[in-house]
Amino acid sequence: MPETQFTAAQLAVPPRTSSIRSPRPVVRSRIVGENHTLLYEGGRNRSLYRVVDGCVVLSQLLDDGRRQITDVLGPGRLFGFTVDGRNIATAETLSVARIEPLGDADLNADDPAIARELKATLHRMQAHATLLGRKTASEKVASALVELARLFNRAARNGAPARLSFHLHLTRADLADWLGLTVETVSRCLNRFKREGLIDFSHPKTMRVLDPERLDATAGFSRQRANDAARP
Amino acid sequence: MPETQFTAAQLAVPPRTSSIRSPRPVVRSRIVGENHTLLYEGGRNRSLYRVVDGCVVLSQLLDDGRRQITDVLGPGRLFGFTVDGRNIATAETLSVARIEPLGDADLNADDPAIARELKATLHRMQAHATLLGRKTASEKVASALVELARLFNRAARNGAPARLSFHLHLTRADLADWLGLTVETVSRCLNRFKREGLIDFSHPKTMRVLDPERLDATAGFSRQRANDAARP
DNA sequence: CGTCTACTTGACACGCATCAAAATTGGTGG
DNA sequence: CCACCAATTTTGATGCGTGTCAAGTAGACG
Repeated sequence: MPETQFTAAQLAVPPRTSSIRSPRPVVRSRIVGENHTLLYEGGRNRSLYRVVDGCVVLSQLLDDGRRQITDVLGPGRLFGFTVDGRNIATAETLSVARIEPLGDADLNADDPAIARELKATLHRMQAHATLLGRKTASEKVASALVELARLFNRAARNGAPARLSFHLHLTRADLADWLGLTVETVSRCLNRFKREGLIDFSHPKTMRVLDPERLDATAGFSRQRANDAARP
Repeated sequence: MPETQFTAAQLAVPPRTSSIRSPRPVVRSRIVGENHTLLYEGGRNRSLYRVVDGCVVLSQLLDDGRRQITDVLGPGRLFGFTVDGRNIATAETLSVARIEPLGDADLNADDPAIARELKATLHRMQAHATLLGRKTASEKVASALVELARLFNRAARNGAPARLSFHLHLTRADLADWLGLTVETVSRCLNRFKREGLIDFSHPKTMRVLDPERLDATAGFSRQRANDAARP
């Protein structure tokens, strides 16, 4: 996995003093890296971040290189939570991303906004566990598309009802590592969906949902939604 | 103290047959149910609980009955977190369990202990996502045994280094739903481990670890541990 | 225009699911 | 204590979905 390493200077953690609640003196949001910039590894980092723009993924590795992407974060989401002062996972950006440091992760423990974010994350993780453990390859890929369309749908700004076109920040390999599949299976599913008229893409990263209802159905979302709270 | 709102209607929908107790005007800690007592369903409940004794599992259902157990909770763990006032998952006890209501889930949002618990839960969920997405059946079952041995190891009380014998609160079906496998595969793995001298059991629920190191190795824990923080 | 990486597509293999049935365990009542 | 029935667990035979291996195509970038 080709990932540009952060230099020591780049990895330097932001000032410990800043807190989420107190207004920060300077705008610290910054543009990070090109594709696949490693932000920190498990256990190495102590700051909380917010994704301002772009896409960040959290992952874990097994001995032999097997990788699991445990979460995909779009604009607004927080990451960098620690347990016993150590980071839970490895974080890296996909494509160009802007992230905003929020200060020491441990100091914010009692912020209600943090608790809310944690619970929302937990919620997503549970839905994803169900996907990983109990869904077929087609359902997994369809679910991922629905999820990513919601995260990265452009045209959410202007009044127009948003043609469901979005930038797939993830590569096929990333998708595979997120969904517990292989690159080939992901590719086959996407192309089958394309043949069947569910989605379309000319460029492999520019997705467009043609038939949202059938895609939702393929994802097997109906009951899970009732089971869940409203998906945020 | 919020009284737990069990109605016959709510309790009448368990995913599997279970004898259900009528609710008692709750005080503090109490003994709940026999096997498989449904505590609440997704979206129905608003209280936080702590597991005092026994075992509680959280799960989600798909349309067609496929079930995923998203977390297995032993003594000390909290559950009942809400997102937008709705519960994240369905909770049920396995075997006899004592749980302790802690009050309205929303009111505790800024308690640092709650944040810590949430982060620990998140941590476990991420490790489990890696298991679900990237481990083989043998690795999954071995991991489960290691995890459950840690949770339910008896003899933790007396000074003795504890023969690794513990009560498997989960049925084979529960294990399967936790690990994303089928009953048959779980059973085959357990019996293979038994033949190979990794574990032993005469009664299907009474497990004993004979060779902790090899079991750990089979679970594929080495690197993941480096990746993780110390496992709590 | 050549090279590199990501993606696609095909042929094949294998791990785990599925189906079926026997063995064991648990619970209940005599 | 034993007889009986339901549920759980085990075991075997077979098949399918997805992984693996391999080759080919398309963009990106010099």
